[in-house]
This record gives sequence, structure tokens and C-alpha cells, in this order.
Amino acid sequence: MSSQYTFTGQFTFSIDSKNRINIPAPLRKQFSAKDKKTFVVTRGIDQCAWIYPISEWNFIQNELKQLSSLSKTNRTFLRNHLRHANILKFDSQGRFVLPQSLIDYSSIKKDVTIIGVLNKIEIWNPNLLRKVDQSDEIDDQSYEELSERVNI
Amino acid sequence: MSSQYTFTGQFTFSIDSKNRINIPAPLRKQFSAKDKKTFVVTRGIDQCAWIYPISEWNFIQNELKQLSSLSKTNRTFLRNHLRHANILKFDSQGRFVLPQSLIDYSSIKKDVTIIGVLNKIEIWNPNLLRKVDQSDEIDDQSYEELSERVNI
DNA sequence: TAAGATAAGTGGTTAATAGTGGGTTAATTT
DNA sequence: AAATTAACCCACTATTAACCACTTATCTTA
Repeated sequence: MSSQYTFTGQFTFSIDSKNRINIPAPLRKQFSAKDKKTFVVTRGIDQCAWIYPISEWNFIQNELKQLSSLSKTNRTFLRNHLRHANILKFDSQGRFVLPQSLIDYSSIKKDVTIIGVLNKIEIWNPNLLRKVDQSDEIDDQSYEELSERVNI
Repeated sequence: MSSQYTFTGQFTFSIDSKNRINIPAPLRKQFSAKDKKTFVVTRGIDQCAWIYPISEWNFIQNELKQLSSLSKTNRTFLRNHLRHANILKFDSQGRFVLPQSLIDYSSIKKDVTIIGVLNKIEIWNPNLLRKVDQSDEIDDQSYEELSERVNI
């Protein structure tokens, strides 16, 4: 089963004095009725925050439920992936408060760059994103490998 | 059948002079009516305390019943997991008293970090959690193995 | 193309709730 | 019977979430 969400685009907004961030309208409008403005913010694998609509997150959770806590690797993995996940809603203005721990993790100051990446939304410090953008260039070899799996 | 509970998030609270700990509201609110504020606290496999809503615990007990006591490993495992289990309720403020034996086991002093891990809640000494966090990094090999079982 | 209307982004205030502390009474234990 | 523990109740404070308001941008229509 593949996701119903196809977030795309890039937006530069600001975080206010109460740590609120606005979800850009084009992204917000995609939220389905059943997800009721509910989503999960968590740590990205890179130094940013990830937002999943709740139905997307539920899919991920079901996968995680397969893992037994008797295995040490599983315990560590589950703990570290779940404890940074916050279930939130955006308010009537379309904003949400980004938890302090995630502000710290992604080094967010005043401006934030919000980008749509298919089934998730990423929140970045603009400077960091620029830096990663330059250092993480994809080499030709990797493009070759990708080409065998994705046809675009 | 998989669990109805999907605890997530991390909270730092304190234990008071009467050894009471508050269950964070976002987690507490998930407790279903039929579980009536009842849960089991027991030893975690790591150096922390685990909390299961009572219905969840009942499910685990059924799993444990599958294990034959003819095996020495099983006997030891069962003994150590069952004898430290306390059935408790939280009070009208949403708190419960953590048994002294578990306070000792998890080296809890004043502050506690409470984290949601799907079907259970973990209570940690913040310093210990930080230490475990650093030492229990998951190596690439383990990630590879996980990737074959979980698709996220 | 100009003007009005609608939506989007931002800021602040108020009211509700969550976390914490402590005291009183009931129950249990020794 | 005394002492310890557990259940229950009340209260204070700080944080959070709901609400209201304003400005800027975008879209629509004359």
C-alpha cells in the first residue's frame, strides 16, 4: 500500500515567540478529513524535524509493533524512534508548536524552511539545509544505482 | 491481534516526597475506559521500570503461558518478570506511587524521564537514559537486519 | 486594471489544564 | 493500640491551548 500523500514544494516561514510554526497552506490543504489536522513531529534522520500525517504514522507504527522487546537491538531502536515522536494538531490558524527538544535538535532559530517530500514534511534551519545541500551531492554512481530502481 | 496502545513522546517529571510519579497527560489520556486507570508496573529488561495498561498486561501474560517451565531459561525468565509486577491505579490527579524496589532497581532519585514506547511506558533516571542512549548505538549490521523486517 | 473579497500569515490575550505540593482520614500492619 | 502506609481531597502556579484580532498577500470580478 502506498501513501495517499504527495507533498512537494519549498517554503520559508518563521517561528514565533511561542515556538509556533505555520504549515504552508498548499501542504496543509492536502490533509485528508480523516486525519483531522493531526500529525506526528519527530526527529529526522538528518538534522531536521519530520512531520507525518497521522494515518501515515499509524502505518509506520504497525510495522514497529512487529518487533519484540526481548531483543536488545529492537528495544534501543524502538525507544529512540518513538520517544521523540509527538502527536500534535494544528490550531485554527494552521500552526503548531514545535517541541523544544526538536528545536534544539534541528538548530532552529528564527527562520525555517519547510519542504514537502512525498509522504512527509521536513522542517529545516535554512542555513543547515543549504550546507547539507552542497555537501550531500549525489554522485553519478549512486544515480546509476537509483536508476535501476526508480523510473523517472 | 495487536495492541490498541501507541504511546510516544518523552517527558521529564519529578518524583515527590511520597514517591508519587505523575503520568504525563498525553499518555494518561490514552487509557481506555475498560482499563479504568489500572496498570502494571514491573522491572524493565533495561535498568528502568515498565508500565503496561492492564489489558495489555493480560495479553502479555497469555504469551508467557506458552512457555514451558521444563526449560530452565523459561523458568528464570518467567520468575523474574512476574515477581516484580505490581498492579496499581493512578489517583485522581493522575499519579501513582512507585514501589521502593523499583525505585532502587532503576536508581531513581529526584527527576524521572518518562517515555512512551508503543504498548508500554518506561520510567528512567534521566542520567541513566542518557548513558544508555550513547552506549547502545545501533550498528550498521543491525540496521541492515532490521531493514529486512521493517519497512519504514 | 482597479477594487473588493477572500485567504494566508503573524501576533497577542485569556481561559483551561497540567504538574506539583501538602494535609486529612481511612486502612492495614505489627 | 500504635505506627506506617495508602487513599482522598484541596490548593497553588506555570504552562499550554483556545480564542480573537490585525496585516499582508492573493484571487476574483466588474
